[in-house]
Amino acid sequence: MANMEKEYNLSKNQQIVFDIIEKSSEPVKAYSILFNVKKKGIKAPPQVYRALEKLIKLGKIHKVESKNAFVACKSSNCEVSKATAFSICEICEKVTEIANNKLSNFLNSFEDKSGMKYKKYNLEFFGLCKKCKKT
Amino acid sequence: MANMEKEYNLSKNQQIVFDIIEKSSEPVKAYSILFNVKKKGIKAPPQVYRALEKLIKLGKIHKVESKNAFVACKSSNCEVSKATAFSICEICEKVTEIANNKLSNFLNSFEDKSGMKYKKYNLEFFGLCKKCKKT
DNA sequence: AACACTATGTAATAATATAACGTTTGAAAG
DNA sequence: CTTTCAAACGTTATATTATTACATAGTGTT
Ligand SMILES: [Zn+2]
Ligand SMILES: [Zn+2]
Ligand SMILES: [Zn+2]
Ligand SMILES: [Zn+2]
Repeated sequence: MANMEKEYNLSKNQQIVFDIIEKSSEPVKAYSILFNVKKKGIKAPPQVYRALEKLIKLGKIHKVESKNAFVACKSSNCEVSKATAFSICEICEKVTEIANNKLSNFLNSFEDKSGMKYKKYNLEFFGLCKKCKKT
Repeated sequence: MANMEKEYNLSKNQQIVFDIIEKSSEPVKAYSILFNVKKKGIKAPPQVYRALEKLIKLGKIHKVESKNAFVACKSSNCEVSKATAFSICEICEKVTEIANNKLSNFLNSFEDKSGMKYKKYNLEFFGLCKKCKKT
């Protein structure tokens, strides 16, 4: 029986915002969240943005930068959100978090000649999903 | 003697916007561009955003998504801008385009089980640059 | 000239995000 | 239990980023 565990760590607003994002099958925009939680008493952008910020820190959600939208973490790998990869369909706009060890190993250990040490990355792939490729 | 070649393909506004970005040592924001080109007769956001859009298509600039800012392409690899990678210092905010064959080969040939074929990607690494690591 | 295509100018507005302030809450220490 | 402190909250206003819509002007081709 999945989903028995509640999210006890989250504050009220954080939980409300997280629920919206988790239930959505697609990335959710901040103002779409705001609109949807008006009925729950959240009235102003800062309340949403503060919850988003915290949820990102906790690794429970990620921001899809190219879309200014937010998705729940599916990969349980990234409890602390520091290495994220997404595939984005250019037609239907479906976004999927990529959990691939070869990819994450490669990127986590990547170093270039600049001498910079990377603690964190975000990767967004664009292309056509299976469905959209067929049409 | 570098930079002899002018950008004959670019329209007036495109050239003006490109010059600003190319001369800057850091990513430039759209409204910063707008402010700086007022003296050249560009007065309104759409003029800037249209130029940016075209320059991106041409691969002459890239958008750094996590910063909503634009940089000139340094890598001459990406004439058609479809595979971009940046390193971003979390302290001084310096952004550098990464040109690394191992990285681009790996990402260009990446496939996961989703069956999605990727034509394009954007990767942003975060960390501390050499300078900021020392302090 | 007629056509298609790209680029431009301009006003208005939409969408995304943060600043600033004071108050409340909740856990932990004394 | 009360003091304390940090986190979370509520609210107003504002800043920042981006697009819509529509009219006009240049550019090259047939
Ligand atoms: Zn994740
Ligand atoms: Zn699709
Ligand atoms: Zn480039
Ligand atoms: Zn630095």
